[in-house]
Amino acid sequence: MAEVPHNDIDIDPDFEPQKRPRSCTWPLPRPESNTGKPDSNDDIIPEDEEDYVTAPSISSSTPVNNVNGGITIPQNTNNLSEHQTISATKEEVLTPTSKEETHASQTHAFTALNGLASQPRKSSTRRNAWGNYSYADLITQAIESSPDQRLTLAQIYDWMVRSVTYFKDKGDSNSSAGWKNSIRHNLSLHSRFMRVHNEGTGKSSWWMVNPEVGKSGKAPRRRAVSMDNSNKLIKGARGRAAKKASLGLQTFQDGSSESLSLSSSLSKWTGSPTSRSSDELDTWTDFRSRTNSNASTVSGRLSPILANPELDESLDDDSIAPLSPMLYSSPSRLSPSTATLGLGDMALTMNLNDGLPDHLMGDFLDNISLTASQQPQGQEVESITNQTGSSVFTYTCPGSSSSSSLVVPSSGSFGPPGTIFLLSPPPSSVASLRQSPMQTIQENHQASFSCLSSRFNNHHTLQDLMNLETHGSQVSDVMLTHSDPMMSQASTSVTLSQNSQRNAMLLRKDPMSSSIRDCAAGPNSQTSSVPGWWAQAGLSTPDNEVLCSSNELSQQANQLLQHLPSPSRNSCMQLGGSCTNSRSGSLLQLNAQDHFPIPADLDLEGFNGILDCDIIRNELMDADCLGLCFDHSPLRSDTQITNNLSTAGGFSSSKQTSSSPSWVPS
DNA sequence: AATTATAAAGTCTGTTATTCA
DNA sequence: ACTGAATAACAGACTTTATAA
Repeated sequence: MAEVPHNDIDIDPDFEPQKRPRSCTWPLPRPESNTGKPDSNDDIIPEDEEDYVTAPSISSSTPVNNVNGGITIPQNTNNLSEHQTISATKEEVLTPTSKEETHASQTHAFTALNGLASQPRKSSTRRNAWGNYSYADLITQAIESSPDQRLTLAQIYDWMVRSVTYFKDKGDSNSSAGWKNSIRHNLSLHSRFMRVHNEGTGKSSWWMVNPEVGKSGKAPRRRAVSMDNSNKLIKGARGRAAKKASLGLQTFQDGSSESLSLSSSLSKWTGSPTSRSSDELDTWTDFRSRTNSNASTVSGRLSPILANPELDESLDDDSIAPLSPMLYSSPSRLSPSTATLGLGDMALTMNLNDGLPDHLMGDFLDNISLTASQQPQGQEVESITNQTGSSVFTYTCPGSSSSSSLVVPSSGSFGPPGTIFLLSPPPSSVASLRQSPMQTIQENHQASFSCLSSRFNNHHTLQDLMNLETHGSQVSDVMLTHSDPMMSQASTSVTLSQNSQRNAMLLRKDPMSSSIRDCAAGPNSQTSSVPGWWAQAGLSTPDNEVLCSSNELSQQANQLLQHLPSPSRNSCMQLGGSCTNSRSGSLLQLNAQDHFPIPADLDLEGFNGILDCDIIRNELMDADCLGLCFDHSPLRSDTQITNNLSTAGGFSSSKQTSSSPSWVPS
């Protein structure tokens, strides 16, 4: 994320105080300070109360983000609109009209907006050089204004520079060191912020706002929190030396107990993090592992969207600045525009990621019409909307009577913003298109391949299956899900554990058809006595490689579907939607048990059992699509899966160092 | 001259501690 | 006592650059 070039001394035209007036709470700069912090001049409160947070990406001059494909992003579909249901004063925050008004509205809006634990700003004067926000507040706002409720450190920097007037001219390296340091410091210090491991190569972690911490009061500082519970072990060992001394212990924990604790803890996290107790949160946030730090990391998660280098580059690209409103907007709020944004984000993401063929996404978007901006919660997604109040949209495919619903969950309720569920499939179609921006690659593979491998014991290789592809009109549904960034692993393991079934995953889109098709099918061969099929499709990967494999697997599954007798196929098209009952479990499942009576004439032998993992592995490798490590055991216990997720991963990235996959591609 | 591998330097990121208001 | 800003020190991860083979 490139910083805004700065060609001048870090002089804030608005504010160059020397000493903090009695009524002013912004800190005095240290005498030796030359890092862009408020410079000393005099004790004058700035007369010019230019808005502190200007959020250029939010300004009315923001271009319309007509992403494409007939999806018109309403102007100012951004932070303004996304928060409008919460507080109209958000706008006031952005465009204060007076000092008093500004501070009042700022305080109110921001507190209301983010549920900040910050105490109301009672002073009418600036608390800091940039306004009444603390660093933590600004960070929170930055994060919450992002579509996915997460930002990298660099993006937070960028947001500061772009959105906070005070920092506008302090983006250069000379003047930014100080406040950037403070940003980092605040991120680390406050338990409000969670660091989510970004497995993108060379990418820094995502920073998210812990929805729970500080919700009902002042957000505790991390240190205070870390002093109890499990961190007692290092309580008395502060400082560098102590830190080093604890390395051994930490290493041990990382290598063993953490996996176990993750496993056990994940089992506790079948629900939304927002519903967790503080103890659980502590437990959860104890899965931290950046360079011996255990302060804030929720490791093992990846956001495929922004972790994608191409997208990151695009984000860094100034030329794409007009898109910033979208990039920083939050579709989490329940507004039509945000839903549209979410879709747009998805489209953008997918396009940028090449995660979805252009024609596919184009068709998809071209054929989407939001016929209901915010319907009552749809029946088909009752399990979701009952808990989340998600927005439901309907999309219709021209030339087809079919329609599906887009479900845009609200933030913090069911999946992070950007989550879109496409449900209510037409009778003749079912599928899922899964967007899980925060799911790790290995998670995807874990969830997909292991499941797939356990589903099918057909004796076809992938190539065989692909060769069987037919070109007739196909129908598929797309389910857009979005795994909780925090809980993608959890959701995976939980899903697996809670449904001792195995998933079939597939994804397919017939380029010749505007409809999306796919249906994954597989016998419920494990435990359920009720014959059932359920499909879980994935389109969530940021990597071409992964998508490649996903497509192949999709095709494979699609071909498997073709093997079904027509009645079965049709039944398969009538999957009912169900969903794991939590934000964390945002991995949506289409459980078709009740809808898929397996016909007696269906020969399950070809599918019953386990698809030799070697087949998939070999085929995938032959396709040169993946750079993965495969766990050798196609079927693992949930504990194993969890452990693998937390350590080596059944399909771990090449970067994984722990554990020892039995097979690693050269 | 081009390629590759390696090391060093620099940068970024993240944590912790301290001081001050 | 607590919060928050400011600052520094430190360390790991990563990137860039220089050098050698």
